[in-house]
Amino acid sequence: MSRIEYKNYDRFLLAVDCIIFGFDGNSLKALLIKRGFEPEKGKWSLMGGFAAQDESIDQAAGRILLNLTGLDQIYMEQLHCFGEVDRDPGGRVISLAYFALIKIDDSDGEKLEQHNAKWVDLRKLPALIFDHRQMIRLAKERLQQKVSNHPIGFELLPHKFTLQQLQALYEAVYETNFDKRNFTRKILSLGVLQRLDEKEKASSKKGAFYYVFDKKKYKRLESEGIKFI
Amino acid sequence: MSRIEYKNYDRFLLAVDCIIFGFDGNSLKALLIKRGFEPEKGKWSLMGGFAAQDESIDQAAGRILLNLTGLDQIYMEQLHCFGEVDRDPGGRVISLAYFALIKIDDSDGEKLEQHNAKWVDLRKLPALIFDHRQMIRLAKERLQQKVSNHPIGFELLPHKFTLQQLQALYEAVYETNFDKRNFTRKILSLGVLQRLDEKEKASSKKGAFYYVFDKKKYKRLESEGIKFI
DNA sequence: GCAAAAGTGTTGAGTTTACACCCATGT
DNA sequence: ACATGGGTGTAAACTCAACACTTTTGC
Repeated sequence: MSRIEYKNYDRFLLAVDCIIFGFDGNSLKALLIKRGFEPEKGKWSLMGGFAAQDESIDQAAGRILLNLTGLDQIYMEQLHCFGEVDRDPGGRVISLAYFALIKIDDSDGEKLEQHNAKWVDLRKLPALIFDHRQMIRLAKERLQQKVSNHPIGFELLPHKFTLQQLQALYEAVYETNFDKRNFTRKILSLGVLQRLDEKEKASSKKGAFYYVFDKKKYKRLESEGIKFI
Repeated sequence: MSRIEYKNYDRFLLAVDCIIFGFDGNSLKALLIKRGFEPEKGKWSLMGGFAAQDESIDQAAGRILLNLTGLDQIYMEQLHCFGEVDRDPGGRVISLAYFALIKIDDSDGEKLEQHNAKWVDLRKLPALIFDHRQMIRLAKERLQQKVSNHPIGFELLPHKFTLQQLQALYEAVYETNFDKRNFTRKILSLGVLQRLDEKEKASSKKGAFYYVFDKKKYKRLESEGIKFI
């Protein structure tokens, strides 16, 4: 049981890169940074960092996300491990990609500025270093899958939201349009939304009801992975 | 662009563990080995090995699978990276789990014996080292997902097979039973099966037609991830 | 009073499920 | 001739997609 059993094998640098999604009411965005060190300093990149011996990889991912956004305990999921030999010109680095869903308004603006971070429309990505574009593409596919049978879309919306905002989110994720009546009926039939008495009046004269999200019913559905859309 | 940029970060041993699924006509099986080295020597384990600097992680996974089964170019997919600090008492080892689907009869019996490998019914798993049981559970969930919208179930069957064998496979994967008529109709309606003139006569007097698998149509469906079951 | 977004039902098409009997053949 | 697994059709329930008008209210 000693720690010398495996001494003759190669060791690797282990990076964690975070695909951080947000939704601004219109389009789906990813949080990108201007890379602050070589190689590829100054280029657009995902937020990342290296894992350390004394933390689990999930902890490393959480640390890196906290570092950039100031946010803790947010939805985060391992996406894929990227391990091509030459993926990083700076060395043999294995990258673990994680994707996270955050509410744009919750993030810490100062921290974002410190890292030169910017929310970028997923349909208008700039050139990115290494295989980061591929990571984002894969994350987006995973998000689509996930959203279709888990209620994680709610992670991207403010606490209270209108049906129109929710629909806009789903439309952004799938890059398509839904029929308002069908969408409303389907979502409400799941019974995970709770209507408030309050209305959002900014975007219409009549005003649209706010909804929140019934955590108990949500949890029940989440386990069996109900079909959402 | 030099290779010294990252020198101050921790380095990790990177294991690759393979969840190898097979189907014997009745039940879904995983290929396990009796571990040949410390720690936990002699215990049941997944087949694994360490990644090397000069290979990609996918290559490492392929190498390890080839090593055990003698098989090349088989269906294999990265599952998840396991990175808890204390997952391996022999050291800080990050494990990349891959899952593979093979036809049991294709594998090299001698090689399997050399590794003390055994096909084990998924419903009757022995105690396994480390987090390997969790890996298998996750792989099984992924297999269910995958099989539902990709025609990968065929990877587990012999080249030609009867509808009954195919149904038995799906039933094993989902641990449920399907109605024969509904199953047949649905599968045939996809148009990826081609009926041969030949019949399998071993298990019935009338004989059941063999089918093979139309690769062209399969490829077309695979891309969009058609709904199978 | 009118512009602008909110809210709300129905119908037809297609899909899914449940269900049972005859067929071909080796013995 | 009979036992065994192979092969096939139909009807009811349900789900999904398409479609348009009335309501509210700030200006």
